[in-house]
Amino acid sequence: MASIEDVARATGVSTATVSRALRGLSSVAEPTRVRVQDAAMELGYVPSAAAVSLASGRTRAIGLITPHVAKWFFSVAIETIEAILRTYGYDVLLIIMPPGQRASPGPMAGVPPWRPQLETELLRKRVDATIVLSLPMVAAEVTLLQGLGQELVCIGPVVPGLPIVGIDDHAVGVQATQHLLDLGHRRLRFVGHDQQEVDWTPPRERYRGFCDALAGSVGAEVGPPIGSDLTVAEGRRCARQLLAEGDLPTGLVCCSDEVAIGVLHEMHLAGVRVPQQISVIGVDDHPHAELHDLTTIVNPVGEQAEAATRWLLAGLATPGIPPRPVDELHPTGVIQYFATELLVRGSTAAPAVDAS
Amino acid sequence: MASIEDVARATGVSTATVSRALRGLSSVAEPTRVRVQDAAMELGYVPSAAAVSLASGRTRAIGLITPHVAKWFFSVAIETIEAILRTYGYDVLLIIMPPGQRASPGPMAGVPPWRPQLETELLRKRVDATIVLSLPMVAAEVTLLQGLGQELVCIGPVVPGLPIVGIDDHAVGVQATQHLLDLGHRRLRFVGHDQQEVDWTPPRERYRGFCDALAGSVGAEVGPPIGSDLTVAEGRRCARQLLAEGDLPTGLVCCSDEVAIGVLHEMHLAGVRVPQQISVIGVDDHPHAELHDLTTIVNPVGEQAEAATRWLLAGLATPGIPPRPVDELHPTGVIQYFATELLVRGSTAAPAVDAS
DNA sequence: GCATGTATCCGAATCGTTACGGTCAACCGG
DNA sequence: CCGGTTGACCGTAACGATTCGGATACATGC
Repeated sequence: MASIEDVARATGVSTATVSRALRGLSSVAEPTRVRVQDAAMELGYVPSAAAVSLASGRTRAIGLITPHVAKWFFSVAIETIEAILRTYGYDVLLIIMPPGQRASPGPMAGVPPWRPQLETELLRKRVDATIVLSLPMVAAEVTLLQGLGQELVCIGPVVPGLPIVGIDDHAVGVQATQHLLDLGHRRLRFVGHDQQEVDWTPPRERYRGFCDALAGSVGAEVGPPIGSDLTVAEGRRCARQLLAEGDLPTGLVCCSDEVAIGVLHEMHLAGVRVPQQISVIGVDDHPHAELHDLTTIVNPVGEQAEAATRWLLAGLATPGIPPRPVDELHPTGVIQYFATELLVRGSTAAPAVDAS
Repeated sequence: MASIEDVARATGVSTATVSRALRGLSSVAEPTRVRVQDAAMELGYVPSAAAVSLASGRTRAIGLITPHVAKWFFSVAIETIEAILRTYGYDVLLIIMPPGQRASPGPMAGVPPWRPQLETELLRKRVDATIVLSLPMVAAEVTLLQGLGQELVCIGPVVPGLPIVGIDDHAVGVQATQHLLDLGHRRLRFVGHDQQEVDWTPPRERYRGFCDALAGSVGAEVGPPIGSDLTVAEGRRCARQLLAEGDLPTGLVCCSDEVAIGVLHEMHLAGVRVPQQISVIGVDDHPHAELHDLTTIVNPVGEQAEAATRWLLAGLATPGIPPRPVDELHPTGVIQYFATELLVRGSTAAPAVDAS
C-alpha cells in the first residue's frame, strides 16, 4: 500500500508534483509526468479515498435512496443510475428505506426517523449528492432534504420544492382511460387506488386522470376505485371482489401492470375471457406484461433515471456533461416529464355489443 | 458544520476527550461525557467520515458486488444485506458488474477489466470488506480478490479458495428430478443448461444432479439439456423447441422458475395441459411461482444473504456479533450450505397411464 | 547587466479524526 | 512519608492526500 510520498521519493519530486502529475493538471513537465506515472504504476499506488476527500472536500460518491430494490421500477432505475455514475467515476452508496419504517406514530410523528440515518450518518459527509427514488415523503422530510444544502434530485411523483424527473401521472390516467373510451367502453372501473392513502400520489393522480377522462365522455359510468397495493396479490383480490359483486364492467384501468396481471390471472381462473368479456389495461410495461399480452402505458424508467442522473452530474460540474441551462428549473421543481406511450396488446378490445 | 474542535472548545476539554466521550470509550468521567454529548448535539456535530477513516483506517462501508439488480435473487439478497449492514452501522457501496462487461477477448483475455474498477478505484481504500453476489469468475479474478487482503465472502456457487455461502446445486438437481421420478415419470428433459457454458456453474451442477438422479433409476430416458439463459423468454423458446420436436417427455426439470414459467406459458398456448400431459418443476420459489401454481425447489435467498453478512461482520469484530468459530472455515471455502426444500404445487403430478 | 516572465517544482499548512505516550492528582498499603 | 497504582485527561504526532504561496532556473527584452 504505497502512499503518495513513496511515489514522490521514488521519483525524486515532491508530493505536490506527484498529485498534480497523476491528476493530469497542467504545469508539470511532460518527462516528469511520465516518470511519476511510471513510478506510481510500478508501486501499485492507489490514492486513499479518505485522504482525498478530507483534503479536497469531495467524496466522489453519490447517495441513492430507495424504498425498495426487489421491484421492477426501482431495480431498473438503480441499474441505470449506477452504470452512468460509474462511468463518470462516482461510487454509489445504496440506502434502502422501506416506507413502513418511516411512519412512526406517537411523539415522533412528523419527525421522520431519517434524521439520524441521513443527516447524521450519511449525507453530510459521505456523499457529494443524492438521488431519491420515488418515495412518499412528508413535509418534514422534504424540509430536511432541502436544508441539507447538497445537490439532490428525485425520480418519481412531484414533491413540491424538490427537483423532479418523472412522468405525468394524471396524464397517464387519462391516456389509459381514453384508450378504453376510444374502443367504445362506457362501463369502467379503476383498480389500484385506495382513497385513504394520501402520501403516495401516483395512484391518486392516475385515478384523477381516470375520472377526468370519464367526465369528458358522455354516458360513461364509473364505480369507486378499488385496491390498495400495487401488487399481483392485490390485483387478484380486487378481481375476486369484482367477480363477487357481479355485473362486471367492460373495462378495467389498472394502476400498474402487476395489479393488472393479478386481475388477468383471476379472470382467467373464473373463466372470464379477456378481452372478449372484459378489457384490461395496465401501466409500466413491466417485463411480464408481454407474457400476459397486456395492453399498457409504457413507463420509461431508464430514461427517467438517466435524465435525473445527468442533471445531477451537471450540477456537480462533471467534465463531459454540459452545464445546466439556467432556465431549466421550473418553479414547481419539475425538471423533466417524460411522455408516456400507449402500447396496445391483446388485453383490450372493443366491448361485445351485448355487453355495452 | 461543526468539527470536533468546536465541540472541544465549547466543552473546555481536548479533542481527544471529545472523541473518546462520543464513542463511548471508557476512561472518561460520566459528567464530562454528558457535557460533551450535549455540546455535540447542540452544535449539530457530525464526525467527518473521511477524517475518521483516514485516522482509524476503517471506513464503515462494505462493498457489494453484483452482476444484476433487476433479478429476483439479486434484488432480494441486496435488500437483506443492506438492512443488516445498516443495523450495524455499515454503509453499502453498490458495484454492479454485468457479466457481459467482463468477457474481454484479445490480449486482455484472462485479465479481467475488474482491476481498474475494483482494485484501483474501490476496494483498496473505500471499503472494509466485500460481499460478492453470485457471479461467474475466472481464475484471474479469484486471485485478484484473494490478493486484496480484505475480508470477503461470496454468495452463490462455490469458488475454490473463496469463502462461500450458498446452496448445493447438485443436490437441488437431484431433489427436483427425484420428485418427478417418485411420481412415476421416466421420460424427462432438463431445461436451462447450455453445455457450452463453463463459467457459470449452477446450471451445470443442477444438470449433473439431474443426470445422477436418473442414473440411479431404472428405465429412465433422458435427452440432452436445452436452453441457455435462465429467463422467461428462453423458457418459451425451449418449450416451442420441444413442441416442434414432437414426442414430448412427461416431465421437465427447469433450472429456474423463470424458465419454468416461460415453459408453462408456451405449453398453455399450445394447448398442452399441465400437469396432465406434462409435469414441470422449477427452482427458486420466485414470487411469480405461486401465481403459476408451479412446483419448485425453494432457494432460501434471505437466509444465505443473512448468513454471509453475519459471517463478514464477525470477521470485522463487530460488537453484537459472536466471533467466528475457529473451525468453521471448511478447506473448500464453504461456510454454509443451506438445505433446499421441495414445494409441491399444481404443476407436477403422476404421468397419465397412456403416456408413461 | 538587470529587471521581468514563464515554466516547474517545492514546502508547509490544512482537512478532521484517532491513537499513543505522558501528565497530574488522588489514593493506597507498608 | 513515600513509591506505586489508578483514573481522568491532555498534547500531539500520525493518517494521506490537496492547495497555495513561494522558490528556482532559465530565457527574454531593453
